Amino acid sequence: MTLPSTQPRPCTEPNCRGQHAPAERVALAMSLCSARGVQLTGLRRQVLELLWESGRPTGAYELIEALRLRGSRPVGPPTVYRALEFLMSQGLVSKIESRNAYVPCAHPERGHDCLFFICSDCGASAELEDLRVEQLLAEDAAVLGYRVTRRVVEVESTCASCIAAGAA
Amino acid sequence: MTLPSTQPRPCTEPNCRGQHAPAERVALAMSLCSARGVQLTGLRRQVLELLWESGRPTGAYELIEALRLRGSRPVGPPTVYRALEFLMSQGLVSKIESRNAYVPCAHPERGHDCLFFICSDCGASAELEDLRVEQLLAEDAAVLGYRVTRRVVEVESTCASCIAAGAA
DNA sequence: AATGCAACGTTATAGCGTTTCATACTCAAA
DNA sequence: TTTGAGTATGAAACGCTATAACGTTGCATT
Repeated sequence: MTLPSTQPRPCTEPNCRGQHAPAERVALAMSLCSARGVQLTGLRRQVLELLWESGRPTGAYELIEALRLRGSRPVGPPTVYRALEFLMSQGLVSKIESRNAYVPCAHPERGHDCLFFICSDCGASAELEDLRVEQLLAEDAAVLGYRVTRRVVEVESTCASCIAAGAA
Repeated sequence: MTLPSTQPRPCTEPNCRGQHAPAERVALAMSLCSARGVQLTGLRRQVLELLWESGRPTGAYELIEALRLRGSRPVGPPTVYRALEFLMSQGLVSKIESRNAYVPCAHPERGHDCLFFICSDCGASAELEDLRVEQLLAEDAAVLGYRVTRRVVEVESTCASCIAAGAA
């Protein structure tokens, strides 16, 4: 069995953040939703913005608080969960299962469940696409007779800067 | 970069269950704990037994209920969570993050975080060891400058018998 | 106006996990 | 054998995460 030769490709390059500010990410999401005939409403847009601005996996109740602080009138848990559900259905957001938290997704036009690397120290997360891993998991599933519907790959790690800080 | 040639190896072969009944699994765990100088107490042993008997990822509160039914005097959440924490620290149990549930681990003597395949229909789970996946994740982490501390790989799937049942 | 539909609001509650503090057991040293 | 340290368990209350159930708003269509 040969592996796909594709190399892993970061969905969010560390240096990519400045070039694609939250506002730009949201603009992309809006055009994408418009093209798909679904509505990125005010609330949904705000939630997505907050996630891009946060820079780390963020919980639903943190989002509720952030919305309140931002001045929009207070919303209950179901409201935020519905917004998150919509955003996930459009590939704009992923849930980090090991943290009960949510991250914005850099490339909603691709259908993948990406790999996530999460720093145990500072909470920063990086999103990566690796077709080789997807391929292997599909193979393993096939051996077991299973058909894959969704992948959860979350690698708890220590990020470079926290390693450096710890070694100091 | 070359991959390890090792093929994936199931930790719990489907047909392996009869040969290694829960009691046998627990006996193995006891000798392992004894060798490590840690105590597999009555409560911890019962929790492990229940997980082996369950055959699918089982929640903490289900375990509390199962313990009650089994006749041992009722325990509170912290008690069960402490037992689970101990069992996880010894590699005897893993948490399925995407389900907030726990499964017994077939090969506690190996240090791995295994891969889990979970059937969305019937809830059955299979545990697999695949060094190739571990290798790729380590590589990807290295590219990002991250150091891996724990892997969460949970593949939501449909199992063979549920595929067959659905096709009928 | 009447209808239908998608999104959102509100209350309550289910489910998962932790904090806190008290109690009991185990085992070794005095 | 007692004392004391370390480890394991018990019990009440609480906090966080998520959903159920039901109602409302707003807008488009007829």
